[in-house]
Amino acid sequence: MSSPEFFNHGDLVAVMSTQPLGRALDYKAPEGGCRIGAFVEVPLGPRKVLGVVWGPGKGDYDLAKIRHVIRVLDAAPMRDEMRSFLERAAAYTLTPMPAMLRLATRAPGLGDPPSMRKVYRRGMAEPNKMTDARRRVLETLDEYGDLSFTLKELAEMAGVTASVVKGLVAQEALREEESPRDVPFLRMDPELPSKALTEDQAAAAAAMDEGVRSGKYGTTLLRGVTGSGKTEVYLEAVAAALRTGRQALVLLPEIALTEQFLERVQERFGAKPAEWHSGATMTERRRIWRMVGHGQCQVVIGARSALFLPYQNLGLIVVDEEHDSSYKQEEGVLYNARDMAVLRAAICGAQVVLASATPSLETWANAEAGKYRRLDLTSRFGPAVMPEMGAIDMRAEGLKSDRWVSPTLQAEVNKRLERGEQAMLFINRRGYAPITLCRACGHQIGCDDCDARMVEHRFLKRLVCHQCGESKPMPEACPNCEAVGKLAPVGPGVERLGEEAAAIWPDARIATLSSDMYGSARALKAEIAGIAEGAADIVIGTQLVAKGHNFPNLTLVGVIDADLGLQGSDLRAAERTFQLMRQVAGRAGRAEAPGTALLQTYQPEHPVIRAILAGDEEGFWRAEAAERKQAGVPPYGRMAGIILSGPDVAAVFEAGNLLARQDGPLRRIGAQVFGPAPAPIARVRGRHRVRLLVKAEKTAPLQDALAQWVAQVRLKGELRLAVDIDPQSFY
DNA sequence: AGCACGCCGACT
DNA sequence: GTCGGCGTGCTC
Repeated sequence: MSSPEFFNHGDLVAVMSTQPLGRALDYKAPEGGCRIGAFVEVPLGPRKVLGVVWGPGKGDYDLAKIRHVIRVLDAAPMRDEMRSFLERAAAYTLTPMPAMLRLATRAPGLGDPPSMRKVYRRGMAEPNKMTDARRRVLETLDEYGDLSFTLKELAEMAGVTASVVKGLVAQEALREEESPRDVPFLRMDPELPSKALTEDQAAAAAAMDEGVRSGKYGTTLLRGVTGSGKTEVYLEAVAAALRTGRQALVLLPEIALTEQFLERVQERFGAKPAEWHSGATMTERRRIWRMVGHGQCQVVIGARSALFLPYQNLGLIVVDEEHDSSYKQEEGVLYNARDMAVLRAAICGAQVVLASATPSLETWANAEAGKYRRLDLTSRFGPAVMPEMGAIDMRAEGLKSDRWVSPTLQAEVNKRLERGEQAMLFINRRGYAPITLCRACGHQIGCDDCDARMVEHRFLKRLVCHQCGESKPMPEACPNCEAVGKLAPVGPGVERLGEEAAAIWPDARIATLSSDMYGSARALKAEIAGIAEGAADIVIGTQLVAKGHNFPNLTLVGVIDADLGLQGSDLRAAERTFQLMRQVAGRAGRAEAPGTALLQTYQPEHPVIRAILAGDEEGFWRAEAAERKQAGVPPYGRMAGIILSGPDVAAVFEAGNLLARQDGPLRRIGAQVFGPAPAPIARVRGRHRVRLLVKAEKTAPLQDALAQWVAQVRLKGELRLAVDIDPQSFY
């Protein structure tokens, strides 16, 4: 049964709103009618809310109470494909439909008519008196042919003040016109020359080109180490999409969305792509949202939420660094952008490229099982080879406490300094010291609202909670025993490592990079660009430096603590350590100078460390896969986390116990429940958190069972329940 | 989400 | 007697 495309005035339509109602409500179509997918404004109680015409009305509500749609908004209607995507994503993640819809309507000014602005172009008349300033304005316009500019643009380009332009308008030498503020993006040209591709890059590009031209769904794992030319290859897939007249989306971890990357895209296609990220202004967002919907924006480079833009004709989604944990949204709507990209592509017949040097085990397993095609890039770009890898056994280094750079690593850095090359020290901890301990009473300073220790940030002169972001000044006296001058930093952070490096190498130029040390993303980008050009001898950084930035003169990477994350109970701990270490190591030796990566570790014989050192990726994945299969956990089994939270511990636990007892719906599908147990961070922002874990077989209908199970309990008051399908972190 | 309705404690 | 706390329910 197909639903009608158009509804006439007075017909019943079901409208899904962004208000948390959980279902569509019936309305009467407005005068002039409305089509399915139309963005509309509807009355809800005393308010006017945003909604989307979801289908024909159900007609199960008192006809006399049904109100009319107020108006149809001036925006391209939501396509069928987008509605099914949102519905299936909502069903998969157990997210209420309105919350899902909100992700797709995050366009400021959706309800406004397209906003206009005044632009100026050459008029018919000549000015009565020709002055220098006037000539410059007219010449500027002539130079650009028939283009028009805003007052500010024109005045700036001609080097005159606004009043000169106004004067020319008064004499009709210039015409003033209204033009839409949201202008189309410049056309991208896929036929511009690409970089020369090596043999295996060309083969991979050809395979992808063929996939894109098929016009069908398909997913490809594109594996290649840093510098193997992954980007060049998938940009050829983007070119293929452009040639077939379809749009392309490149998803990047937010942190990797750099100017460097955007320039590469611009270089390849001759125009700037749309850039969708958390820092984008309202104006930019509105323009991208509208132009994407009208097909007047061909390539979007964005963070995970770019997946919910209203593409008119999406033919390709690239998920770069697909293993990156930041693709998993951990607050609000819990979804994994990588998985949702595959879902969206399957619905609209697009190709997906999952690119990574160190794929997630899920993706690796899907490729093994033949669900994804796998393309490996083996040769490295140019003369550089993979870095030489080595471990520094910290048990043999005899390092003093409060020292983190081993003598061996120090000597290696010295060699680079002598040769005029760059060295990088990597530590995955922000701040100065992770623990602030009172030497008098043993008290550790924690966050008032969370069960987490506060991290000293000496640069900010504050203690910061990495859980909730709360901060306070460093106290003089211990908050517990009031002893003065007894508080001591324990353990290293990136700032402290910077301090140690400055003491070891007083004459070296040292740059410490941490996201909180720069006022703006732009300042940080500028700093990184400067370092890439040689403004520092030693770079000290966190995660931030591991992603996307290219340092051509970097030949040594020292990982301060390779053991971080290896010991947790988290099922992905080994995988994450493996990926991060490989990724950081890959930073070394990109250009002519060969690189070395050294891992400081207390457990050099640990299988993960050994796999990293041997560069035996397949071996690592096979071993990890075997263990997960044995344990029946993802990707060979299914898991879901349930987090209950509320201000009152007892009430939260009571709800958790009740849920655990009523596990009928789960038992019916053979799933097990573990918990309730205090979540690893048992209190966040003053709310106590309790976690239950559900484990099921790969083929079990987990979502249905979970929905039934959770529906049994009615949450009172401040209690909240969040279902996390395929939990990524276990925190 | 908002907002109204409604059922129990401390005020003029 | 009433003002107001916020628990419960409704919005087409």
